Amino acid sequence: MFNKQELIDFCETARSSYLDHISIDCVVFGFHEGQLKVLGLKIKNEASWYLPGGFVMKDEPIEMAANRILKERTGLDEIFLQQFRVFGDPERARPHHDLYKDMLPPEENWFSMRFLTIGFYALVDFVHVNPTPDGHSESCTWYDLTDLPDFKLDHAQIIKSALDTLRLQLNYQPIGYNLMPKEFTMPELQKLYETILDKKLDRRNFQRRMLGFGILNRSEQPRKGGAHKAPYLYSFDLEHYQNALKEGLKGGW
Amino acid sequence: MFNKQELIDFCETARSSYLDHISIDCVVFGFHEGQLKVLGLKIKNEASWYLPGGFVMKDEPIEMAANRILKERTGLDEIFLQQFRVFGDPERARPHHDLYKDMLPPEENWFSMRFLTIGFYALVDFVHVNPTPDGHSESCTWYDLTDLPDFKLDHAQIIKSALDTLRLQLNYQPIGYNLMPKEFTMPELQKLYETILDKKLDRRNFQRRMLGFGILNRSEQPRKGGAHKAPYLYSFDLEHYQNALKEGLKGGW
DNA sequence: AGAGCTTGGTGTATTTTGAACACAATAGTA
DNA sequence: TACTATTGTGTTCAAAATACACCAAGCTCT
Repeated sequence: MFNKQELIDFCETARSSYLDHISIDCVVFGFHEGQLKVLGLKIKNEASWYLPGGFVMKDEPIEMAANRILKERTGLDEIFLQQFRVFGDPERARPHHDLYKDMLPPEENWFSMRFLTIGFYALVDFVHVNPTPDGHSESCTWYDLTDLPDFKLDHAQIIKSALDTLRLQLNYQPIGYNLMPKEFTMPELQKLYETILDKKLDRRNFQRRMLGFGILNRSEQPRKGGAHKAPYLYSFDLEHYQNALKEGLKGGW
Repeated sequence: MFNKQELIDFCETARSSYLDHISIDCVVFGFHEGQLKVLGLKIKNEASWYLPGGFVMKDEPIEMAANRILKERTGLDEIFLQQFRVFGDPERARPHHDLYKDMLPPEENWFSMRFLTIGFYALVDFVHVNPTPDGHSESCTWYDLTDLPDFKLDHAQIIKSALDTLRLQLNYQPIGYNLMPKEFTMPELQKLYETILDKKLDRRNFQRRMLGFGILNRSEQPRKGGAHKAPYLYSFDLEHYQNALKEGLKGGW
């Protein structure tokens, strides 16, 4: 939460740089240790969490704005990023407005206006992310999708909507490339699908189907060192992967 | 196109009623005589076409705004309406800005600001629509998707994007209810699917599959009067239809 | 009236796809 | 060297999609 002077300063910057009424919120999905995770910002001295978000500069394409915002929070550039919905309830930021209404009169407070937020979701490789809090957050960290903290405003709803979109996406597009490390085993990839869909898949059928898409390359060398049988390592065939993104896959899960 | 006084008046209304920077454009799909159609507005004395669109009132949910806009153009209320994407290129309305830049200085002209437009698409029953032009349009009429006039700005792109979304939708949701009249024959419904997907489907397999979804009721009486064999009439079982909308269908085309 | 055309409804093989399961291979461990 | 956990591959069976064949009904034309 801002103090009064911070609020005044920010409002001035905002008014000159950003489009009124429009914000962006990003649901950043990562995958680690068999769990689907979401990036969340914890506000200083509060039990309040928010999605990484920001505003659109007056002369900036919205995709570029989302990319800029995410780069600041994750260190990543050129990540998989897709808008999925606008959240436009007039009352959606009401708690936020009330918070500041005694500090600055509405006509001076840029935040007191109504905001529509454009929801983006991002798929990123967990280990490459460097979560970086912004000025009024005490932390930027990963949260298990199954164990989310208290996200404020409509941010919990935004996360749910993003997850629904991701599950649909799975039915007609390949998605692993953005969430998996360069090399991975088939069971690891399967775990990703199972986590997103929240159901068990048959090991053997998954393998056959996945290979059937023709978007995987198998390495010569299996992974060594672990207990039990050494699994093969796979990586995505980027050319075929891109093609599958455009053309779409068949059928669903 | 506005003249100067109209522009001044409109700007005044707009400033007091609407959210800055945000517009809504609607792709209204209808189906008639085996053709998929889109509603377009033709500007007076110009070879320019636009999608029906409008702005969001300061305290109005965006879905309600889209509904209001469509009601004015079609006479229909409570129609199937869904947002599918935000178009946010900073340059998207450039031609529109240039048009008015000599008439009113930018700081007085509400239209000279940057607008993001939220794309909605609607599915409506062709025969129930009463296309109504707005003040600066000379007509509001249906255009064949295969033979579109010269839509300005990025409206052609918006139409294409809506169509892509509709095609995807077809894979996991029933859609006929909103586009067909109350009663229809199976071949008529098939024609709708063929038109949207732009490919031929097998008559018999289509019938079996459609019936398999369990969302159709067959009437006792076949349609009389036409040449050749009298086909059965079907209507949608609204309860099961709504359920299929929520649960989703299996597989794709 | 009835042959012939067109359109609509139903049935039935064939192929493809998906789900379930058995078994072999490999690497570590006791 | 058995034993276990894990991965890779094959095989079977059922369901679904596909492709066709056939029948029924209504109109037209002679």
